[in-house]
Amino acid sequence: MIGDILSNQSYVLGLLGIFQMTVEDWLPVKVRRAAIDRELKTNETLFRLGSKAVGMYEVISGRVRLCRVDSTGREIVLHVAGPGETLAEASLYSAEYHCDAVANTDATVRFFPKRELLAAFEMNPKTAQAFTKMLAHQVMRLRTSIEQRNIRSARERVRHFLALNVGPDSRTVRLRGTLKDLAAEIGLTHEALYRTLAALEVSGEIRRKDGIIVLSKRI
Amino acid sequence: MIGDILSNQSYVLGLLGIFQMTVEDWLPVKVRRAAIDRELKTNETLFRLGSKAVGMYEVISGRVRLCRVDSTGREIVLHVAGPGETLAEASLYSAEYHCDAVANTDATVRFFPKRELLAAFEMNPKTAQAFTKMLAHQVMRLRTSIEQRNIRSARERVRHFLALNVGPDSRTVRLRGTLKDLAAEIGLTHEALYRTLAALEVSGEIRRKDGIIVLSKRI
DNA sequence: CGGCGTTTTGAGAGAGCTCAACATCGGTGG
DNA sequence: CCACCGATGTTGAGCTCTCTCAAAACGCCG
Repeated sequence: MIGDILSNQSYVLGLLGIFQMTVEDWLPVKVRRAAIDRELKTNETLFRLGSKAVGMYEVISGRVRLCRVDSTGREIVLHVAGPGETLAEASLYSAEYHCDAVANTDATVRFFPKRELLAAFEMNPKTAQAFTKMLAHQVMRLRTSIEQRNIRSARERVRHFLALNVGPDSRTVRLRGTLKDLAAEIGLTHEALYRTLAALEVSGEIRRKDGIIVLSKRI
Repeated sequence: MIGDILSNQSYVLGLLGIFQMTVEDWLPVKVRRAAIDRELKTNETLFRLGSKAVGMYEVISGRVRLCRVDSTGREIVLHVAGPGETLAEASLYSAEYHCDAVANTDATVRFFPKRELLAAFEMNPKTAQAFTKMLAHQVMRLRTSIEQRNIRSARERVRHFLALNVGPDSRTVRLRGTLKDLAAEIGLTHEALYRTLAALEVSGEIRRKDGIIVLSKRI
């Protein structure tokens, strides 16, 4: 019955074009029972680059960023994960985490031990396949991120971000955090982002209202 | 016997620290038999973004770049694959390719049909696991690429590239193509790369000789 | 009201991009 | 063998644009 409900939900979400595979969709009961929830305060660290990889996390509420610190000591944001997204999936096959995970807001994460997960993959091919599929999508998403970071023009970079984050109506973008967070997420200084948004608004390309940006032209 | 040779080779390469999982290491005979080799001329296209994803490729010889074309018509290089590397692994679970693949040099690629691969994953969990592992490593590598593209300073970007590509002696980098190709690969104009390399050489940080760059200090 | 973080705007400097000219190298054909 | 040609490699000069440092307005919360 639960299966029916889930697949129904997946179906509906799929139709809406906002379907996202969540952990609950494919993780066996056994693994889910082994999960441990943990609360994080804003800016609290979940794990660090180089620390022992003990398992994977799912963000239940709030937002958690994956980041690295470059040679000049500046932090580079690789990704910001929200509810339903997973962290450190790729670390299942590596001894150490390969980036830092820090809470962007107060957040709750669910921890799935590596051992249980790998055992589940051995036992249940469907589970393993779902995981593989998720990784495959991750690879595509990351390629898109590389594309984005390669854009030097702030205006183009913001446009790229907006295009990738419009809602179902193809013109509304709901921002998930502060503009400052967004700036870090797309690899700009916050000043550059403010100026760019202001310029886009003046030119009539977008309109802003608190946490929402509306494109004047549908993409 | 062939297996013995291969695993032996893998063992040796592993010891040398230059081990890289190749398709032959984990792909079942059945799939390998279904493979088709194809020759590519320099700048010949293997597949395009949006075209139907029919399978995965392995580069046998030469180099093939994965790239996208940005809104200004400029080409962005996402990755350059050399012998032993695979292309479009992630597209196994998607209907279309999500970037272009173009030969950087005359090249030979081996094609593995999607159907055969997916069937092999169903049949043989070990195979599926090896594939998943590869994707996981890919994810980590891509994160590193994002980190690199986020660096705006040409000097730092080149340093980052060199650091990631030194050989076993921790100071020699063998370039795989032209400097122009490298510039595209790391997201710089070729002029910027030339100047940066020249500056690094003047400052004594590196020495150059045709296709080789030697760092003065071990990393 | 005071304090803190976000949002905004200003001014200046640095650095990569662009356009341009030229050198270099390998291959081709007369 | 040499001239020619295309592509790579190299250097120069100017421009644009983002970063950086600064300062101030704004909003929220205790």
